[in-house]
Amino acid sequence: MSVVLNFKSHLSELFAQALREVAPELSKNGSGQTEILIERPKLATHGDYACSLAMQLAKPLRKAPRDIAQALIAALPESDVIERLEIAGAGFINVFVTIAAKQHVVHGVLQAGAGYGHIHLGAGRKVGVEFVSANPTGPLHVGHGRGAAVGDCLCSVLHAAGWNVTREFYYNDAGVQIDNLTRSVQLRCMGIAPDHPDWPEAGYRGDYIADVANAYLARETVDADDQHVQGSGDVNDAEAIRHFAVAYLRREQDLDLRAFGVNFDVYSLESALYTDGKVKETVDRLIASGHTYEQDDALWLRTTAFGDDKDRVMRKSDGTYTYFVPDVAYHLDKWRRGFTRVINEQGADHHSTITRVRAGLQALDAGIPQGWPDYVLHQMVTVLKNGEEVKISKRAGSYVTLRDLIDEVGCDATRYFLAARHPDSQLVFDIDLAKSKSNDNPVYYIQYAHARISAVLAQWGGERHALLQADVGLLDSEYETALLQRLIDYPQVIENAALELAPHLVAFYLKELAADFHSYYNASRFLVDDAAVKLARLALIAAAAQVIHNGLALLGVGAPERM
RNA sequence: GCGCCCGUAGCUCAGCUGGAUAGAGUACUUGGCUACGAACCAAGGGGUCGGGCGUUCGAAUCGCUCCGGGCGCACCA
Repeated sequence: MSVVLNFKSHLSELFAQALREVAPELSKNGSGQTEILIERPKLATHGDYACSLAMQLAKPLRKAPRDIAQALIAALPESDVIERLEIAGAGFINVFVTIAAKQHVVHGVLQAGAGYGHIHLGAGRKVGVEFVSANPTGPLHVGHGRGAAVGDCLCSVLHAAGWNVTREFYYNDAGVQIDNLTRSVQLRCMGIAPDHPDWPEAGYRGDYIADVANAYLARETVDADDQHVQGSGDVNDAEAIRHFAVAYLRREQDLDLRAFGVNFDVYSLESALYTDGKVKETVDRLIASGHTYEQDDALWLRTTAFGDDKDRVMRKSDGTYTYFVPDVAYHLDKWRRGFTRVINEQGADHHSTITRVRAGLQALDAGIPQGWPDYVLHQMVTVLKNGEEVKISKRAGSYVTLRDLIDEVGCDATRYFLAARHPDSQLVFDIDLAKSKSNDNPVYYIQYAHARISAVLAQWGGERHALLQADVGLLDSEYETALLQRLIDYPQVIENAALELAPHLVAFYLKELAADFHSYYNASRFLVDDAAVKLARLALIAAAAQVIHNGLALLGVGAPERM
């Protein structure tokens, strides 16, 4: 017999069959589009799963929900999984799953190992995820950290859900901001500091600018990507300064990201879009499309024809392009690289680019679907230090860098903290709390569960292979059934997180899994005299440890054996 | 003024495509280490889900509106 572990889809199929019998005209095979929703009730007394189909059918069938429920149950095919069925409340059908069916999950997890939780939702399709994409004009700050944590975790979740994921970073290494950077470094080289009356309004004021200037003057060599850039020390050579400063800051960002455990598959440079003609090609295509016009010595794109609230300048009156043009060229390039799905993870302060980029892509008339690409926007991070909000301003040089957080709070806790919230909600990062009372951080609670299990298994000292022989039929206490059900839920969590592009769901799931384990731990002994009971319990907690390990891996957080 | 996001326990936050009595953590009160790690567990109090109207058998969830907060509204990125 085949082992069913995905109870939700199994039950969904059973009810679909029942529906075809009870009300064929409303089933999916008929003209109807009735969705079969199987949910997990909050209360254990309401069963393991519940179906509200009868209530949905009440109106179209003009019958009482409870009567429909009765008919559905009568028409439901037999299944080993179902212990019993109940009609409750207004017409819920509550399903109680047999303990035997749940117990299978232990061997399922142990056999699948790191593969438990991998599903086929993505069916191997390509998805390109762009995240962080910070300008090389300064160190990465907390906001970038959130983007890095959310983006990287999202990629891991999508990978687990069966997508072929490419992580991508886009460098805006051209344009006005880089000019400002260059000028700022040059002034520093000449001994002019931000408090000087000649310091430009748009100049960068952070101390790191002085570091860059000193390195340039000292003719240091910077290794960034595949190139080695040496500072010439020539204060008047703006081009050399620009080249050096960008390389210097890119290296700093790369080091920070590496320390944060985030790695990219592809780095794209804005400057390359100019040098290899992709910007020009995009402009030409847009002009040819007939959606552009000249006004006030500038070239405009009629983005209002594609939902934007005002038209956008493409080529400024000074002859240079706005950032928007290479952005469109860049996305056209992504499309051509075969990414029928692209997700851009960015800070919400850039949300206005969404309509613009999509409009530009539509204007190209390149067969790109409306609404492409997808976006995940994370809201702003507020940093609290000494109970006061730290204002972050790159130009003023007021900073909470990602590096600071990693050094002071630790990589695991920082990643967890930044990824464990819905991207849509604003995040308050209390540095003092995270630093001084780091034990309060839920990441330790989860890691502790893993370490505890490791300690018990080490004390047992047996071969991991032996656990596969465990008689899981002995697992039937309330703590054990709760843990079994939690392990069964894991693939569903991956699916939801992937569908909703909401990696924080994994973090919350892990907290609940850890809680189930800790309760079990305090209520039961594992290393008991009865060999069969001992093996069964160890198999269960080993499975729990495996799922904690798998889930933490998605978050980029370690699962230590000791702490 | 226009657009996007948010408003849930004192605080930090969950709540899956609308479902049954709204949940965690923290803080507070109490109890549990001569048992595999107490970075843990158990119990208790704490709520007009910002307000109102609407759709629905059923709304924290969907729609409208008002209030409050954040972020955008450049020939910057």
